[in-house]
Amino acid sequence: MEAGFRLLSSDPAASLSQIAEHAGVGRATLHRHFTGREDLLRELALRAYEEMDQAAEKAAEIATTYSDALRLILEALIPLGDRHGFLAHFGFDGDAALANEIARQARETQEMIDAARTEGLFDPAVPTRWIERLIDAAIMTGWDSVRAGETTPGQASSLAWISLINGVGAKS
Amino acid sequence: MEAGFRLLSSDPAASLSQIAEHAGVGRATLHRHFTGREDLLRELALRAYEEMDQAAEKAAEIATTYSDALRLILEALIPLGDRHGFLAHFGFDGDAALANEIARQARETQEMIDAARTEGLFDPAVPTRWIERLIDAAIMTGWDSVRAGETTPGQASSLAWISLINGVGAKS
DNA sequence: ACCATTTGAGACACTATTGTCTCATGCAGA
DNA sequence: TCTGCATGAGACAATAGTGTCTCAAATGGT
Repeated sequence: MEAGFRLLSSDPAASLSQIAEHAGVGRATLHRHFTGREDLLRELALRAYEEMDQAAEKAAEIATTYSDALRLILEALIPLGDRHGFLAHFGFDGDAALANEIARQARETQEMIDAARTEGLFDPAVPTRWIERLIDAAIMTGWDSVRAGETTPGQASSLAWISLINGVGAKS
Repeated sequence: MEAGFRLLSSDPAASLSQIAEHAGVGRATLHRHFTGREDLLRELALRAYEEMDQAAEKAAEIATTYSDALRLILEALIPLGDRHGFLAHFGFDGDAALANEIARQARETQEMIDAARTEGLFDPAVPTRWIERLIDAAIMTGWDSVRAGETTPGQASSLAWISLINGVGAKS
């Protein structure tokens, strides 16, 4: 039922009626499960972050190094764009549990980056926070590229990782 | 008056009342200058793109190479984030003139990228469209970073350019 | 000082969305 | 079959945003 992820990802201004219709249920039923629009958004975001967390964890399992884990996580998250794209269009600042989850994942990402740093993956001169932002940007760029039909998820993952680590400059 | 750029950049859902108040004019006056909300958004977007175009053109004037021009343009656009950030939150698909302007600038960017390519700036294996997306992503990442107070516009520009060309990987 | 134009403020109707409620229908298990 | 429960459909009121209008005040030029 929460596959109404996709509607909000393609049209962030979709009304509850549209969401209900798209989900194949009555609008009243939506209100039976969620207090209101805000609650629905919060719940969807929470589930999206859980899914991302699980996908990341699963991807990291088969990694041999932290650097490899980061690459695999990037690869795992890019295919989720058509379902999680709506996260980019809303500000979820009201909820504590959600803010908590976001902060937790940000912390995990930071730790992963710092761990990969000890493996010599990153330029020591670049701040961790900037790398974190770049990873997010790389994921969203991959999402957009795939959604626009310019690349397959596999191509986008590859381009995103190479761009992140080596940049798009010519090899010296 | 159109300095209400900033309100929509910080709160994309701002109502016309809020915009009018923030601009120090009455709501009725807003309707005297713009047919409606849609018209206002379109006009603001058009002006924003014009400003970006002018800033880019001015930056390119003092460049000696196309590669240098790209770097200077990136540097010139990042400080505009607090005024043009709203562009990321709306879909301007209804208007022909605006779509035209956007397409024109995209074409200019592509030509600039291809020109810089002949100077050996970019890895030939990376598609121009991907580079274009990365530049946009770099600008927005810079915007966010500056807005969050993590970097100055100058630092963000520098980080964005280095990340774009060389990536954030350790120098071999 | 006079006039024309623009403005701010408020009233008003209209719309879309939301949230609540009721009721008949359908389905699953006893 | 009978019962309990969730659902779909629709009615309803409340709200927020929007677009239009009017009128008094102010501004600027003559």
